[in-house]
Amino acid sequence: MNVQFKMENISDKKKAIFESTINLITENGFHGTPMSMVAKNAGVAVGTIYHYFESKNQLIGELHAYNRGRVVEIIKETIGENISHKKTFQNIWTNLYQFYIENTNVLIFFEQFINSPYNINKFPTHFQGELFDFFKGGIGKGEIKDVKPEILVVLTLGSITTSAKLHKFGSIPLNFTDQHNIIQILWDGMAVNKE
Amino acid sequence: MNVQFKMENISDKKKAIFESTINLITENGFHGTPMSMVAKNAGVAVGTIYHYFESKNQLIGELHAYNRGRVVEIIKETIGENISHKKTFQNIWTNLYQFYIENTNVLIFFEQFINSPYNINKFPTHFQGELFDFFKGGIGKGEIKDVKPEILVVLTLGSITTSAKLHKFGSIPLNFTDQHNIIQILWDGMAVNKE
Amino acid sequence: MNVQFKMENISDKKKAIFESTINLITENGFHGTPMSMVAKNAGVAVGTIYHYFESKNQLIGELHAYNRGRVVEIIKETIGENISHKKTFQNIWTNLYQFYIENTNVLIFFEQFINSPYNINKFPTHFQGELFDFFKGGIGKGEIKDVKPEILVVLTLGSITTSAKLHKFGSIPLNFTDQHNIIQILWDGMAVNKE
Amino acid sequence: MNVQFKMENISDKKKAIFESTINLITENGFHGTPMSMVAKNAGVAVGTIYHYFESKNQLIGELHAYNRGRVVEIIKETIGENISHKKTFQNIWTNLYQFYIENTNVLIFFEQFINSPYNINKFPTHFQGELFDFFKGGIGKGEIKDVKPEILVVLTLGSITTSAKLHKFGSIPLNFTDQHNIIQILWDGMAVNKE
DNA sequence: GATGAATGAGGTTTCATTCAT
DNA sequence: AATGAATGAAACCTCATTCAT
Repeated sequence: MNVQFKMENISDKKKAIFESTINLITENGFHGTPMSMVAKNAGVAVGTIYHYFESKNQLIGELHAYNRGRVVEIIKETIGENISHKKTFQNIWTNLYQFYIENTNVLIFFEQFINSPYNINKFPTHFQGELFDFFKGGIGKGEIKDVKPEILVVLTLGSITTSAKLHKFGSIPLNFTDQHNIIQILWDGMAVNKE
Repeated sequence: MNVQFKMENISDKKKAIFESTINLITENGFHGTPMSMVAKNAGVAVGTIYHYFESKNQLIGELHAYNRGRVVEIIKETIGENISHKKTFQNIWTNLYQFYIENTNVLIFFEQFINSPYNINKFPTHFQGELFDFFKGGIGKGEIKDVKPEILVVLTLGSITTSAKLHKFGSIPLNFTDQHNIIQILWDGMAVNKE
Repeated sequence: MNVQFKMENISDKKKAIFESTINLITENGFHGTPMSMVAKNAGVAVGTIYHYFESKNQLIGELHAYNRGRVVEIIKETIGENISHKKTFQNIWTNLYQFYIENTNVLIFFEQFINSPYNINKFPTHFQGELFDFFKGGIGKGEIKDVKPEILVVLTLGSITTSAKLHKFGSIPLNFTDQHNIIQILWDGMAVNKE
Repeated sequence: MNVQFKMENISDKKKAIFESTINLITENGFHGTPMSMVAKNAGVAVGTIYHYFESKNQLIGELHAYNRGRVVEIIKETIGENISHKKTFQNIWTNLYQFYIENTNVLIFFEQFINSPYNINKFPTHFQGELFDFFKGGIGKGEIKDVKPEILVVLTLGSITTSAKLHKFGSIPLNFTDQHNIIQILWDGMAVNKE
């Protein structure tokens, strides 16, 4: 597996720093989160952070890599289940959505990170590859309309992230039926109408 | 009309400051854009910015309000055309998409703004209202599936913004056919199948 | 007479600027009183102040000179009345005290001015000369104890200014009897006990 | 004892900052003393000041509290000696006067502080309480004239501070005899004439 | 005379980073 | 490994002064 690293291998201090950093950055933004605040929140001294991370840049970069890995892992595992395309699509949507409403700070962090001086690559290509291949396969088997796979990735990810933000910040949460409806609409639009 | 304010009524200096600010923030982020940089880029002295805006906070707030107004205006005008729901939906998608690929900095600015300490309201409800009513109308007339209108807003906005970012930052741009396909997929999924 | 200038000869604008300046400085201090604030409070434009005064330094300097003149005038007039030393002393105390409780901002302004970079001469010698001569005369005539006249000046001015501040800022105001008592105590101490 | 804090318990850096601040402010005023100047004079970096004090406001506030404490201490100790009222009065006058001519910068600092935006309470009530009680006691025992104790406080403090300033800034210093004369005059005026 | 937009030096404060302990 | 006092560049913002109108 090419996952960058697992939390299990990380020291408690480093874990606490990671946790503090993403929470504080999500709350206050990069600029609103000085290293001293991270240190205090993580219960360590400022200097200690610099034992584990070369710089603030690096800390944020590693935090990003770690969470990117979590999402990629979810997609991979879901796709790897080898069931029907429709069912797999449903699972991808549900699993990612579930992850993002349980970890909204990760989603917020991603969006802040993408357009920040901390990021070098501008587009969140990190989990496009897997989805891309999945949709390409579906098109190849004639189950999904013959359009650019990128389009399908866009529709899927765009709806998941926007829904998760709606769930978190909107006035009404999306219930099970709502999620089902979204998936249905997308699949109805993407799938080849067989009869 | 209740548009906040028009660029025509704004002094040249203020316009230059606005323009510089959104470009620089899109490029470097809020933190990476000191007032001195805005001033230099706009060809004015730092003090001049403070003649027009109380603080960096206020400058960014007004910039947001102004651009939010532009987007709302597009949606309103498109919806106001009073044509079939399908055609209106196509136009909304195309017009917003067109606006965002021509003004990607506005899109990036919005995403940076939403999750920043500069923002007070967390969710971008600013152009939900108009779209919401449009979809509700379509559901009422039996042309659109009977689901929560929020879902349709999410699908629409999520696909537009993600597509615009793909177009800007992705390896391949979306052509006319691709746009058409996305719209088709969404409408196929959302519309009530009449026959 | 060597009074610097009279208010009568001053234009309305200049008068308004003077009035605003002393009030605002008394309230907010020199640093807390920008020229823009003076302008606004006086109902004139910033540039207008610079028609009447070369700089903030000069404005404050003239303000000081003007008010110093007012106090000197009071002392001179009181001393010029040519009555008994005791009565003159009483009048000096009462008149100055009266002036300072009616114009506490002048007193506050003096104290702020004395120890400020705006002041060149450190000690408030401006009204020492007249009082000095008065006490010297009293000593010469054997009515006042033979001590350094400076001492008597100190006792007089120190009690007046401290009383005026007590009256303004203290919890209880000094009534007529209190004033009388202070004057009595001072004169009892200073006067030669004749019998 | 309820003394606020002692210099002994303060770090060397903080001490140096305190010392620099009072000297520079006395010389140049609040506005004429930027933090960079304090830092340079104290031999520390600007940031270091902010390690010890939250802001310039707080630095000045603490400086005031510390020096107020010194003066209160002198008065308390002098009054606590439990000797005759006359002798105590003489000691108070002499000790405070001595303190102020040895620490004129403290006196100047007080006067600048009192009428500054840094001060919240306008009147220097800080050492009124102790003196007030002392005089009240004297009146109760029939040794001092029955007038408002505030009056006696005013006469005492007014003469001490004005004398100290005369000594520092006047053309001629006040010698031992002069001090004695002032005390004599005040006591003659205040004391009940017993025979 | 009068205005107030424009300037930019300089003020207060923050914060990533270092290093002696 | 861990600490946190110390640093100083750089951020935001103010304000005395100028000058075209």
